[in-house]
Amino acid sequence: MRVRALHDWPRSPAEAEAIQDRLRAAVRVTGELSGVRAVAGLDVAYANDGSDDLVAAVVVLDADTLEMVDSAVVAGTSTFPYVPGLFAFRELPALVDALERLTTTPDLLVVDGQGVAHPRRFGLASHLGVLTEVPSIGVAKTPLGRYEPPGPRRGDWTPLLDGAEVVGRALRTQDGVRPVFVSVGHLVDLDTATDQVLRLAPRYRLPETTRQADHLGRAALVR
DNA sequence: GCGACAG
DNA sequence: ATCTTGTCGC
Repeated sequence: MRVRALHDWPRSPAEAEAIQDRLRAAVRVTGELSGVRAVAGLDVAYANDGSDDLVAAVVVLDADTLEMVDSAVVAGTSTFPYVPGLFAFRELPALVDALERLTTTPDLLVVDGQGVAHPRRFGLASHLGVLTEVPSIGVAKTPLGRYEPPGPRRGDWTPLLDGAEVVGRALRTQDGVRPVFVSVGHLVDLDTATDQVLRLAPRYRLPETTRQADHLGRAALVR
């Protein structure tokens, strides 16, 4: 698929924040999604040897069968330090490379990380949504904001808050498991994002998109 | 000012 | 993210 090129790459955290503040204006947190046939899952695996080597993996699943119909794996190196809030700049280049190697264009991106549930409302999922102009949602394993525990059953959720503002949801995807943290990336609304995550997680805590991308990525790590 | 802080 | 043993459960 085609992805808008990464322009003016930041050389410092301050520059990275400025880029987020500039691009966030493009984010649309509405949209109902019709005819989703192919859903992409994106994940990055890191080398276990202390280096900055990494592998970005993208899978595309059939929305109904959840079977893989396309995939891409690329090796890369993170050139930006890990700073919460600027996490996207570690994984963006490799993930964009991987997306460009897909032979298909997915209808939805499911990203391992936050969307607008972010201090500047522009997490990795939003960033990728804006660069691709494809609807995107963030599914994180831990939150940046605060929340009250949702009910114990699959489908139960509570708002994820940044101060008084609702930025996403703590969503229980299976009975009795820890919730995942869903937020809008771009071009979808929060109800739709929640529905999609539940549909993509029929059996495990994490959506199949994330799981399959994770498996592919770590299998590609050399050791 | 201090602590917390996606992967 | 990644380093790790055993353990509980289907």
